Amino acid sequence: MDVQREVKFQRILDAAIEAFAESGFHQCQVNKIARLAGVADGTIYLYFKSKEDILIKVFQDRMGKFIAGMSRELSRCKTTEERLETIVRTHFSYMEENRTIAIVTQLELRQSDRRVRLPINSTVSDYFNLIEGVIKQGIDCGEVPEIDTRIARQMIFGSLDEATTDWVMARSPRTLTSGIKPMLALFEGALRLSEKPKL
Amino acid sequence: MDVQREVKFQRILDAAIEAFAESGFHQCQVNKIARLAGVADGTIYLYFKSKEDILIKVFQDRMGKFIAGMSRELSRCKTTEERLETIVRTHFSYMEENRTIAIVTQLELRQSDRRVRLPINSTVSDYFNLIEGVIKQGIDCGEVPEIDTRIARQMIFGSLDEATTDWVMARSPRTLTSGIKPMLALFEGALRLSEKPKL
Amino acid sequence: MDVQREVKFQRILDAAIEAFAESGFHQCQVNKIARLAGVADGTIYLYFKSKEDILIKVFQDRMGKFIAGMSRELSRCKTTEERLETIVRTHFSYMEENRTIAIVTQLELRQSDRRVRLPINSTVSDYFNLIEGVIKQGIDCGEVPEIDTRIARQMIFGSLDEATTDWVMARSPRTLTSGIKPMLALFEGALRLSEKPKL
Amino acid sequence: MDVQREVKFQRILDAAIEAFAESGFHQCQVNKIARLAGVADGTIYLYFKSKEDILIKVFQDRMGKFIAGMSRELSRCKTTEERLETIVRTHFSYMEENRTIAIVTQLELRQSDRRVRLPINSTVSDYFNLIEGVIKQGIDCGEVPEIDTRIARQMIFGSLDEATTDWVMARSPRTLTSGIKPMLALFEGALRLSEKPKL
DNA sequence: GATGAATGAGCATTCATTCAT
DNA sequence: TATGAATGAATGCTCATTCAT
Repeated sequence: MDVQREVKFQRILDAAIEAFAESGFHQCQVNKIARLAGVADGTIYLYFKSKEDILIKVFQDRMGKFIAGMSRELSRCKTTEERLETIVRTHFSYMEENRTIAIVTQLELRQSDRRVRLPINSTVSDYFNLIEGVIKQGIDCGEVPEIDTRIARQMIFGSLDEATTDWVMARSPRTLTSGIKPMLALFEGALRLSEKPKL
Repeated sequence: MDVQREVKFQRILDAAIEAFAESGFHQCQVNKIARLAGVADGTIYLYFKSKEDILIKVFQDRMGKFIAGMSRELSRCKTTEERLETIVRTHFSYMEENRTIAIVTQLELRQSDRRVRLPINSTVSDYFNLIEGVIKQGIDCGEVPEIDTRIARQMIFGSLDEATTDWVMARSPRTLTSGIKPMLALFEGALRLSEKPKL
Repeated sequence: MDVQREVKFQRILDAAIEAFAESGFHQCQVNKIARLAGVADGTIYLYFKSKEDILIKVFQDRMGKFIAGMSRELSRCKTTEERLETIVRTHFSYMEENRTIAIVTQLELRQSDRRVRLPINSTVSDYFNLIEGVIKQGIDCGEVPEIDTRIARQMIFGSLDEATTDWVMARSPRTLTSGIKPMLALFEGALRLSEKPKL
Repeated sequence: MDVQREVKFQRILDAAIEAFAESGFHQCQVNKIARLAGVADGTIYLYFKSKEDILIKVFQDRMGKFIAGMSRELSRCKTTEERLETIVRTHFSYMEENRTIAIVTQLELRQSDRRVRLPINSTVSDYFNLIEGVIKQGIDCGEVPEIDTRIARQMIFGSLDEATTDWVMARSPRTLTSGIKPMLALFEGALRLSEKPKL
């Protein structure tokens, strides 16, 4: 039954996130993931090609859902301001609510190994496109001046990513979500959203 | 003689940067670094505690010099605008001129291993302090409104970092330095530098 | 129904011969045999105790039939010369006509594993007895001088076996059957068949 | 020092022969060979590419020496009869005196794996050439009739090989060397050595 | 009987590090 | 100091076999 398969797949994914977050990708043994998932070592390989493949699928599955969710929320927004707020809020909230995923995303996934990096990039690109889409839309509406969307996206994603990494690494007392408003203010300034629209 | 020692230390560092950039930190064998540096395997361990220690020292040495250089340049600046421009220009120029170091910095150093991350953080902190210092100075002078310096720093560093990673990974036809001006414009907007100073 | 069982048993045996000949015993996975035989992995174990057991049964079944056939032919022969000719011809012809079986027999079966070697030996012994019987008969009839039948058998079997292995490994352009007459001539000389019987 | 290296190489070879003879190639763990040789596991790999490579080198080294020795002895012989006697005697004596090598040669080396078979074949070919050379010489001298040297070689080698395997497997009470004379008699008959030379 | 998903034992090999020279 | 041969810990993955259905 396909539902059974999906359930077990998710169980292994959950176990892997927990294991990676705790021990780090390289330190973590496949055997540990299996134990956490309550399956035999060999069973892992009925669902994943390799240990690297688990990491890749963790990202594709969780980030895929995250991006889909954000995309849905964005479609309900009217203005660029609302859209930016959605991006920052969704990003920070998701990470804060899913600390283990955040750890994997911000630390474990920054693997130099090409076999991991390449498959992950295509998922990351989806997020990039989402952000760049919001900027383009802003430019088209006249809410945002004609700027380089790629560089604007690098600023937005880079800022969110750096703030998240900071939070993950610092176990900062400050919450991540407390940064939503100030970060948003910076973005609005950068994109000149607060300035009077040109008549 | 201490000069002799420093020369060999730097030779190993150079070899390591080349080796890490080419093969990746995990793939690269200590033996390869030794060969490139023209020393025996064992000699490495007269200069470094471990393979991880090489990575750490690579960062501390090169980033240390980079930060010192930037610090010197910043001390010559008069305005926040000049200082921001110095940060962006120095960051992008340095990375563009030192691609192998950029590869190590942006990809190989993003190791999850705590033994690597922690010692590196203190060097990174120096950079963070530099950036936050510029922001604080701007606030003190009234050039920049009262904002959260930590979040502003996350935005500035995150943006520069992300742009650099993009450039390293994409082997983008666009040069990194071509992004200096547009990125600076975003920062000035974010920090409301272009707005009239409140009287 | 027992016929059904026998049919499936033979189907697995055929699949195994093909699989072993193609991939080699150790390389070949049970799962491949199952696929070739059109049954599930588990079904194999309703017919065979283990992978080794398949190899053993392949040999016992095919060699058993081969030996039975040769035995039948030998019973029709009148002279030692005819009997020797029957042995050489039957051996070479059978192998040439059943190349995959020859591959399994000459290469895959030469496994060092005791669990395989011992059960196979009893089947091989039947062949040895057949050959030694022919020699004894020759001695009894006075066609062959009083020689050590064991050593004579070693010579005859060893020669046929080596020629077959040569042919299997070399994919020699020369056919195996082209060696019947010259090999027979050697055997007749060795057993002094061509010499005048002692009065 | 190169002598040191050769000594350790031979020590590992000796350990491997003992280990293979005792447990069989597949059963035997590299770790066991290392223990017997008194070196660390990793040291094995400074001398051999892989476990298979050990097996190959065992054969090439020991058989190489065996063939060289036989070649030397053969060069001292005057007649084909002497040469045949040398082959049979040397083959049987060597195997009887080196039972563990015989076990490895007759049982463990009959690996179906191509990676093992191919490199071994070239050494075996040397032996084949030696035997075929003796036959050719016999034909040239008129001592042996014009026969197919390849098939004659198959008979000689096959017979010796089979007798050796029999002895190795049977732990026969009969010694291998007791077969020298009867086997030689068969060869002489096969090659018509005992018959009057054609005038 | 037949299935095939699940099991889990088993091991060659690498490579950072050491230390006798 | 420098060397580089030797060390030995450490583990992902395969695949023959089982057993619930």
